[in-house]
Amino acid sequence: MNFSNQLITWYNINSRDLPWRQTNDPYKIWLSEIILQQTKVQQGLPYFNNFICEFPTIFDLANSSEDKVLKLWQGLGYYSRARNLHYTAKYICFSCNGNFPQNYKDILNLKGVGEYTASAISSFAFNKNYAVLDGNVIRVLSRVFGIYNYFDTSSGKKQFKKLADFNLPLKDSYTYNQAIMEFGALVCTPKTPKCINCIFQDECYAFNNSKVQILPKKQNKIKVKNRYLNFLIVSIGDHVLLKKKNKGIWSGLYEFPSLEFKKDISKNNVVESSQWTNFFYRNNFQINNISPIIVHKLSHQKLHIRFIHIKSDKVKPNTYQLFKKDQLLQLPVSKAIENYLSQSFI
DNA sequence: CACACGTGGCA
DNA sequence: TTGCCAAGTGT
Repeated sequence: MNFSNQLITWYNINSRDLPWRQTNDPYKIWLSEIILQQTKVQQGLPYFNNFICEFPTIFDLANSSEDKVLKLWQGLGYYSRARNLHYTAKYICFSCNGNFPQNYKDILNLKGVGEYTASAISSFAFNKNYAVLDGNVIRVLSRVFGIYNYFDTSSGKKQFKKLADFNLPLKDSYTYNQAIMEFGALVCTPKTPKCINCIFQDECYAFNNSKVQILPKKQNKIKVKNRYLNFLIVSIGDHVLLKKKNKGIWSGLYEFPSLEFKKDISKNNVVESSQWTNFFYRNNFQINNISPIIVHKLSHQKLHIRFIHIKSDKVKPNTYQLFKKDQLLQLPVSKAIENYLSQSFI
């Protein structure tokens, strides 16, 4: 039995029962694929169910507000996915008469849909022969066939793409695509793969040459930048100051006014900084509480956050909006702010 | 094309 | 504890 058929046989016995595998509805397939980008099934599953419950059809999603979509997405990370999801729902409903594109090229053109997702939708929703190439596929192919090429280079990508296409069976490509990803997620995992019971023990290059730990090879390493943020929770009566971010981290979410510094400076230095003076220019204020520094780690940044509770009677009109405190929980916010609000009184 | 973009789990 | 990495895409 060849590689592809072994995977399909394994899949038919060992696959998980997941909601997006019980439908051909391109909306549900698309939604699941966006949610699962860089995200584990365990983490994405409840979000998928919530979205389908709140937005049973793509029209419900398109007719929603972006803030509501982001609120449902809150906690999942990579929020541009949610903004692109909403944008694309509106595009399909209002510019395509609600017809989900069916050609690979047209699907690839959708915002938030790249090569992987276009192939996945083509295969899972329209039963077309496109091989998916994601982290799971790369890992399985790299180990079984002994591919040393760095997958995050153009030549590496080409080699993996070629191999993925080569292994795609023209019959039942749907099951093969599901199978190789499921196998990568459950057996051929990044760390401590389950080689003991693996169906490819005899032919797996990595297993037979003790290369499981070093394959697949990746070139780029991420460097983490330290940032020192002070969030100002400015209360004015029963209102607080926030704004919707439109660039950088947490774009689309709401955030308190923040003062950023190059270094880890003391709270006294924050209050005496020119940034602080500039923010409160001519306005009365009173500091009620200053939180300890909370460290929030992102993939590319390590944030050192201090929350400063301030009472003020008026504020200089600027880029911030006033929100009633009891409406704060309606707004989409980052995990850092969500965590803080959940254990702190404002 | 290198980098930004979140969060959680795991060794 | 720290670093790696997960059903990637946009710029």
